[in-house]
Amino acid sequence: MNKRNAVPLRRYGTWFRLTRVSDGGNGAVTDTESGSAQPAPQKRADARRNQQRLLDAAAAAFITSGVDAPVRDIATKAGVGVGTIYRHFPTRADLIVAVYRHQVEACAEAGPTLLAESSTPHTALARWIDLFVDFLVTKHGLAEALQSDDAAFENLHAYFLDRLVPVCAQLLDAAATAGEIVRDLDAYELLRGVGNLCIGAGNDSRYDARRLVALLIAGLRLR
Amino acid sequence: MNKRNAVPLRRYGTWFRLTRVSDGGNGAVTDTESGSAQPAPQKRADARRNQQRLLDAAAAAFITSGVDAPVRDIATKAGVGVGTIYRHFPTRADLIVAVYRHQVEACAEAGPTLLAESSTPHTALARWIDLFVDFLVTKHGLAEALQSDDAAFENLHAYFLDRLVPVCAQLLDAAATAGEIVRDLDAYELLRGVGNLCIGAGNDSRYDARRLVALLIAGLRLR
Amino acid sequence: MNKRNAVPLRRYGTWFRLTRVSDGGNGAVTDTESGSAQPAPQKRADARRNQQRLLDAAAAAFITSGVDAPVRDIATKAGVGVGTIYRHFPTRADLIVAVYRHQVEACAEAGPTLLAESSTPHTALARWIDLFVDFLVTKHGLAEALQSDDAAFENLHAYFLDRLVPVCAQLLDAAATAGEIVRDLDAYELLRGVGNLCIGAGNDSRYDARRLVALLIAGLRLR
Amino acid sequence: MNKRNAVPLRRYGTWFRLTRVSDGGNGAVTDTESGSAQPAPQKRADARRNQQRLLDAAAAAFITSGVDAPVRDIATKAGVGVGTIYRHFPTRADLIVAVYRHQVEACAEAGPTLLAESSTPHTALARWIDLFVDFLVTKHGLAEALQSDDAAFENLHAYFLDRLVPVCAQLLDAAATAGEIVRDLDAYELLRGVGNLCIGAGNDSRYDARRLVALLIAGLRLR
DNA sequence: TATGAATGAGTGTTCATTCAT
DNA sequence: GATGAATGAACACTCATTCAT
Repeated sequence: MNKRNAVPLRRYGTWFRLTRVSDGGNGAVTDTESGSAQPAPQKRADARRNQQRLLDAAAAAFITSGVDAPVRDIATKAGVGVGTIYRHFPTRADLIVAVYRHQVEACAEAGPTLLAESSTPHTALARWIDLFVDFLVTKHGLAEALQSDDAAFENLHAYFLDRLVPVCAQLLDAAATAGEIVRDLDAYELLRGVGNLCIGAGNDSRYDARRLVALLIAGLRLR
Repeated sequence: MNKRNAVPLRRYGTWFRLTRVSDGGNGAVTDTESGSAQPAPQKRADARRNQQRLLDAAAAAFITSGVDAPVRDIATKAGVGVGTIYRHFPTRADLIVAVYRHQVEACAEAGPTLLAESSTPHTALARWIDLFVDFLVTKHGLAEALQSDDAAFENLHAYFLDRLVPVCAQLLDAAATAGEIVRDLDAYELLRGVGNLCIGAGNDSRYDARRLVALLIAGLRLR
Repeated sequence: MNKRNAVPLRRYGTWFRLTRVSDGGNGAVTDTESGSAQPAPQKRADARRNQQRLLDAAAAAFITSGVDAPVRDIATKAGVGVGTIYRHFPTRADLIVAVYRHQVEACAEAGPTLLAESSTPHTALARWIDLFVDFLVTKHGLAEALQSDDAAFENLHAYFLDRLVPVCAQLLDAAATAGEIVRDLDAYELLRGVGNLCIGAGNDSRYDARRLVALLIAGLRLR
Repeated sequence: MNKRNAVPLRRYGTWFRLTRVSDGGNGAVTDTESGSAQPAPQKRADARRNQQRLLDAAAAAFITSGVDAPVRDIATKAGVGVGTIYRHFPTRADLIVAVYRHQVEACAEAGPTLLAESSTPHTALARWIDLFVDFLVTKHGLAEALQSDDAAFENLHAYFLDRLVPVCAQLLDAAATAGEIVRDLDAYELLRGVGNLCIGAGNDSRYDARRLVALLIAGLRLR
C-alpha cells in the first residue's frame, strides 16, 4: 500500500477501467499486514487464506446481489462457515470496507497525482470524479449503502468520508483558487451528490450516471 | 416550497378531477372539495376517514422507512387493522400511487403554466425542477423506490414516467429550441438524475439536494 | 315436505340422478315455511328472496370450492352482504344443512319406499346406499365435513345422523332379519364408512367410490 | 398393532438401509442401529437429536391437527425454533415423508413376506391390509392428506403410491390368480378406499375402521 | 479457531366474524 | 333488516446473529 505512490497515475486509470470489466477479485488487504515490520510473525496461513477467500466471495456476491447479499451466501461461496465471517468482520460495514479498501485507497491517492498532472484544477477534478463514478457504478448497492442511514453502515460512511472528502476538498479548493469554479459547494456535499447520481446506474440502460455527473461538474464552472 | 405558490391554486381543483379519471377507486378525495351535493354514490363516512388516515399514515411511514414500510406499521400508525389497508389498496403499488398522486398531478400540470409564465424556457425548466425536488425531498423513500427494480414498483414507475416525462420533455425541448441548453439529455435521464440527487436529502443536514440540482441544471446551459 | 311421501320412489331415483348431472340449484327450503298454516303472514318477500339467493349461491360455491367456501364468496355470488349470511345462518353448519336439507330428506324418505319395493331387503339396502353415495359424491367437501371433528360442524353431524341413521338401521335390520347379512355392523358405522369412501371421489378419476361401496355392501352378505 | 410382530424385526434393519437410498439427507436415523464405528460423516449430536425430536413432534402434531399442522406448533412442541424445521425439511412434503417413511417401508416390505407365509393369497392380502390400516388409523391427518389435491402433497402421494401400489398389486394378483377374488379392482383404488375408511378413525369410538375394511376385503371374494 | 445448527423477530397476506351506518 | 367496512388472529417463510460443538 505504501508502494502504490510509485505507480504512475495512468496505471490507476487502467486499473479502474479494468475494474469495470472484471472486478471482484480486487485483492483487498487489511491494514494489519501493511504495518511496520514485514518479517514479524504473520497470522496463521490458513487464517489469512480464509480471509482472502472471504473477500473474494464477498466481492462476487456484492456484484450479484449488492452489498446486502445474504451472509450465508457469501460464506457458502467462500467455503467457510458463517461464524468465520463474523469473526473476521464483525459488522457488514467492516466487510464492505475491506472489500473496497484497495479501490478507495487508489482513488484517494489518485487525487494529488491528477492535480499535478492535469492542465487545470477543474480538469483534475473532473477526472478524479470520473474515477469515483467508475468505481461506484460497478458496485451495485454500494451507492445506496453510502446514503443509507442504517446504523450498520456507520463505519462505512466514516471510512469513505475520511479518505475521500479531504482529497475532493483539495481538488475543489484548487479549482476555486484558480477561479474556475464557484465556492458554493463543499466536498462532502459534492461527493454525496455524485454518489447519489450513481445509484441504480447498473440496472437501467436508459440512465448514464457519467453523463449526469459530467453535467453537475460543468455546472460548477463560473460563467 | 415557497415557490409553489407560483402554481395557481385552481390547478388543484383540476387536479382532483384528473385524479378521478385514472383512479382505481381510491382517489383519496378529501371532503373539502367535493362539496355537499354530489350525485355520485358517496362512500361511507368512516371508510373515507380511514382511507385518508391510511394515506396520511402511509406518507409518514414512507418518509421514515421508505415505501417498503411494513404494512403492519402503516396500519398501526393509521389506527386501523391491516385488513383495512388491503381492502383499500390491494397492492403496495396502489398505495404508493395513491399517496403521491395529488402531488404528481400538481407537478405535471405546473409545467405548461410555468413555461407560459416564465421569462425564458430555461427559467421555466429550473423552476419546474425545483417543484419536483421540493416534492421528492420530503418523500425520502420515494426516490429510492423510483429507481428500484422490484417488480412491486412497476406500476409506480409507469405512473410517474407517464405523467412527468412528457412535461419535462416539453420544457427541455423549449429550452433547447431557444438555444439555451444542450440537447445532450433526454427527459427520462434528467428526471432520474434529479430523483437520485434527492435521495436521503431529508436525513442529512450537510446535504442540500436543491443546491446540487441547481448545479446540474446550470450544467445544461450552453456556454 | 309432508307431501313428499306421495311422490313415487322412482321420482327419487330420477331426482338423484338428475342431481348428479346438474345439481346446485337444488331449491333448498327452510322448515319454517312448511309450517302448519300456509295463509299465515309470511316473512317479508325480500327476506325470503335473499334467503333463496343465498342458498343457491352457497350450493354453487360448495360445488366449486367445497363446503369450506369463503363466506364472502358466497355473499358476493348471492349479491348480498356477508352480514346477511350470518343473520340467516349463524354457523356454517346451519348453511350447509339448509343447502342440503332437501336431498337429505329425500334420501331419508326413500328408505322405507325402497324397502317396500325391492325384491329383498339387501337389495333395498344396496339401492338406498347408492342413493346416499350419489348424493355425497357430487358434494365436494361434504363427506370431509361429515367426518371432521371441527366444532363448527356439530349441527351438521347431528342433522345427518338424526335423519339417516334410523333409516339405515331399519334397512340393516330388515336384511339381517331376512338372514341376508351379518349383524356385525350398526347403522352409524356403516354410514360413516360409506361417507368416508366418498371423500375426494370427485377429484380423482382413478377412484370410483361407487365400486368400493358396492364391495363393502357385498361384504356384508352372509356366505 | 399386535399383528405387526408377524413382520420379522430384521426387516427393520433393511428398512433403514433402504431409507438411506432415497433419502434427502433427513432419514431420521436413530442412534441405536447405526452402532459406533460408522465411517460416514456423522451429524452433530445436537442436530440429530433435534431431527428426531422434530419427527416425533411432527408425528404428534399430525395426529392432532393433520399434516397441515402449523409449522410453529410443531416447532414449539419439539422445543426448537421454526428455522430448525426449515433447515431439516425444506418443504412440508419432506417432513411428512420423513415422518412416515419408516412405517411405509416396513409395510411395503411386509407384503412379500406375508404372501410367502400365509395359507392363501387372500389371507395374505387381508393381513397386509390390516397392517396398512393399523398404520393409518393412528395417523389421523395422513389419510386426509393422501386424498388432498393440494400441490404441496404431490411428493407425498408419489412416495406412498410408489412404495405401496406395487406391493398391493402383487397381493391382489396372487389372490385373483388363485381364483379367490374378483378382478374388479386395481391396487390404487383399493388402497385409496382403505385409506379413506381410516379417516377420522381415531376420533370416534363408535367407528372401527378395521371392521369396515374387513368387510370390504370380504366383498372382494368370489361367491 | 472454525463450523454450521439453532434461534426467533419480522413480514405479507387471508378470512371468519363483528358492528357502525 | 341489510350492508360491507373493519378487525386481528393465524400462518408460512427468511435471514441476521449467536453459540454449542
